[in-house]
Amino acid sequence: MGDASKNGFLRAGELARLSGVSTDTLRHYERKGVLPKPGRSRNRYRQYPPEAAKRVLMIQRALAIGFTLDELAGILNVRDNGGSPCGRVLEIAAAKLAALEQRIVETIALRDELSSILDDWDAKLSSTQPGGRAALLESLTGRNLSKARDPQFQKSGKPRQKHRRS
Amino acid sequence: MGDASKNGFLRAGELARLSGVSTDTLRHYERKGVLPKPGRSRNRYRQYPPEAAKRVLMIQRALAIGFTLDELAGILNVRDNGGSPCGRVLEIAAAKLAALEQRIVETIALRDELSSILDDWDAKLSSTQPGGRAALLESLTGRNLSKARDPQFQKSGKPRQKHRRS
DNA sequence: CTTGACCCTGGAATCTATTCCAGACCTTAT
DNA sequence: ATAAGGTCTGGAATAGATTCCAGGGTCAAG
Repeated sequence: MGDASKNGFLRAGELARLSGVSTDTLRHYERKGVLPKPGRSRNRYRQYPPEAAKRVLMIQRALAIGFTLDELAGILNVRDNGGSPCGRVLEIAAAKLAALEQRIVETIALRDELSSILDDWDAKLSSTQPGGRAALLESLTGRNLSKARDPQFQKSGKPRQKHRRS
Repeated sequence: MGDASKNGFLRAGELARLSGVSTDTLRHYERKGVLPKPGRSRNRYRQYPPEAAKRVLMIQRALAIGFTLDELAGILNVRDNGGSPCGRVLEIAAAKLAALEQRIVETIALRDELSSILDDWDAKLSSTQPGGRAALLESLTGRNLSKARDPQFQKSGKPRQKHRRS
């Protein structure tokens, strides 16, 4: 059967397949508060209303844009209670956009950097005895790599290391 | 005093300041095997040779490029023992480059997407009563967002969820 | 001696989305 | 009934680099 409990409701696995995520992920969304807790049938199985599929889809979109499950939870909770967090949504989205822009610039710089490094290396390596050391990594030290660290959003600033209090 | 124990050696804090990382990070690098274990003075304080600064710099560069501490550890260990892992380095670097290229494309697509979404939203919001709901998030559902998920390297493919064995 | 500023250790926490786990129940077809 | 397959739960694991923590030495100046 495809529709679960003969009503128009979906069971976890069905919604999962339908929206391309795992049931674990669905439960996770629920835990995180981005997916409203569905009703339960007598056997305690979740009964998702068909709209849930759209909701999951929206969540995925928002995640792809760069929203965080927690941010989303905050927004959606307000909204599901009749509020209109659109201002907040816009605000966050704008920040995400800015972050993306910056990330693009940094990543491109990194790409160019790495690309040129590889050219160097190819050259060095071909003019080096097989088994010899071309000191590829060393050549990095001299380079003027932009401080762009790549890994996702990294808190900018100098290295902290909080003071001990004891 | 600037030079620690009057010899040309650096203490943890000094190397840290010098290379712009925290002492915790230095210890981490050591644990991970990318920073050779320095000698110790009588008081068991680390004594870093001045070259260590270059090494840390190199590590940072390599990280920025997309190397992983573990990858680096493998490479550097071979190297510090007289080996010449340049082939391997080149191999990894090339892979990183490809990954970067792809990430750039994806991120740009995402940026454009988000940018156009924001245009929509701005319009919608300005034609909505203050305090009213513009249903911004909903509008995501209809969009044809490229499947590009953003978060760093994500294992591609459909949702797994391994079979229970019990 | 006391203070403040470093240093040491090993292990745990952070962040985030997703997955994995074990033990146990429900349902349906054979 | 019995096995297969879906579902339930809460908590732990994953990845990666960095940070935080507590408890405890070391050292120079006041």
